[in-house]
Amino acid sequence: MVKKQKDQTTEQVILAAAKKVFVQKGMAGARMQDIADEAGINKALLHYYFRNKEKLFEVIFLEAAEKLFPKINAIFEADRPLFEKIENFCDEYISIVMDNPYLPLFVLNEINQDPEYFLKKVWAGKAKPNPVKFLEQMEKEVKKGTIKKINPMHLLMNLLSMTIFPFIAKPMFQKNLGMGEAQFRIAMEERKKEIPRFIIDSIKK
Amino acid sequence: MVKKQKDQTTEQVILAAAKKVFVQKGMAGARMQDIADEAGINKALLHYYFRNKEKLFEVIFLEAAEKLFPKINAIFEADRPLFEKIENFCDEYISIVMDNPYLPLFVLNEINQDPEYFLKKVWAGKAKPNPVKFLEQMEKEVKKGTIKKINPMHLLMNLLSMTIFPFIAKPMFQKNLGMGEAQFRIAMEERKKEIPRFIIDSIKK
DNA sequence: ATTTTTGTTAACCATTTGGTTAAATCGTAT
DNA sequence: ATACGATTTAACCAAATGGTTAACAAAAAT
Repeated sequence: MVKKQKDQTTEQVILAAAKKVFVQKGMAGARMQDIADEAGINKALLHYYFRNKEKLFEVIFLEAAEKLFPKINAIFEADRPLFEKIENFCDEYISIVMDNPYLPLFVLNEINQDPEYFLKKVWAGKAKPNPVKFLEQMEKEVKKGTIKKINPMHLLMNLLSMTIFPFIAKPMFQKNLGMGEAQFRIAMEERKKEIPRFIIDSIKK
Repeated sequence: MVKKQKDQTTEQVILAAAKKVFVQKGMAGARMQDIADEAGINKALLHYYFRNKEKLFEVIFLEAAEKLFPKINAIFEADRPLFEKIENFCDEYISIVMDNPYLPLFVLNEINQDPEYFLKKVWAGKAKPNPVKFLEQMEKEVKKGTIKKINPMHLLMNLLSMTIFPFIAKPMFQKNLGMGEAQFRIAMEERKKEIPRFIIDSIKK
């Protein structure tokens, strides 16, 4: 049960409980009763603060999405040398996700189950990622001759894959490689440097 | 609705329908009625063939897992040069997953929601992946001086990430990069060669 | 042909689940 | 104190959902 800290408002307690339950069980698997129990409150109180399950879910989901996507967008927008961008991205993104290791799977799973909802709710007015700048920067570097010829789309996929996937497959990696929580954290910490090195080694001439 | 082809047994029709519904909605979100409708049969008939939802799910889930994991295991076991292993893995694995693009997310998601179930059911008697051989092979190559010094665990994570993640983030990539179904297939087809090249460029001396 | 087994269905049942209501409690301004 | 709005709860409700039953149809065995 989520302990109600002093100065924590009931709404915050509910949100914390809802996040925990939704992220673990997903929209469909989550029970309003579970969330109420987790928050240590009556089920009716949930509906007092958030009209219904859908509304509550939306708050949690959007918060999660807002935590994950803007940072990805930033690697397109930033006005920095390519290699530096890559290094910054890995460092910052892994830091973010390490504090919320289950968010990526949660978000991607819900997107998968209803892509339209996501498209409408998350990328409605917000800045839909625009890869053009990143693409151009790649082209420029290729022409300058600083990096090998590579399809920017694949490079982007590689970068995102190596950064995010280990968190999505976390339980699998842990079970299979016999990693505990601490070892996993260490490994992810290492990847902040490992991934950029791996990428740069691959594309630099 | 799943059309009942001539010579398709009812059980197969049910399994096809169940797979479709389970993979799209997950265990919790799937409704027995949906599966029945999809299969074009009565709901009671589901329980005639498969005692209950859990049993039916187990069949689908295990089938999915069996399709995804043995191939991963093979890259550890195979007795081939490292670079060749990597090339083979990407080629074969992407081929498998292209025929079932939604399986990885489905399986990883369910594992995440109940890792113990997975551990017990899938890796019960079956060959639990054993990374030792792969690790040794890496060490050998490093000592031979054919590749750079790299932590095998990270290399493994990189390989699996780049191969699998694009399918997990498929809707996201499609929406964001404006890819249709065909373009996505083309991109994945490219990755069969792109990923090995990317990796080998990175680690070869 | 008829009995028996297998496959299939409509109707039904019990439980779960999201959501509502009306009463009670708490905090606070008067 | 007391009135009043905000907060919280117990009890309740209707719909959805997994599962069962008993009857019926089709196929196979006798």
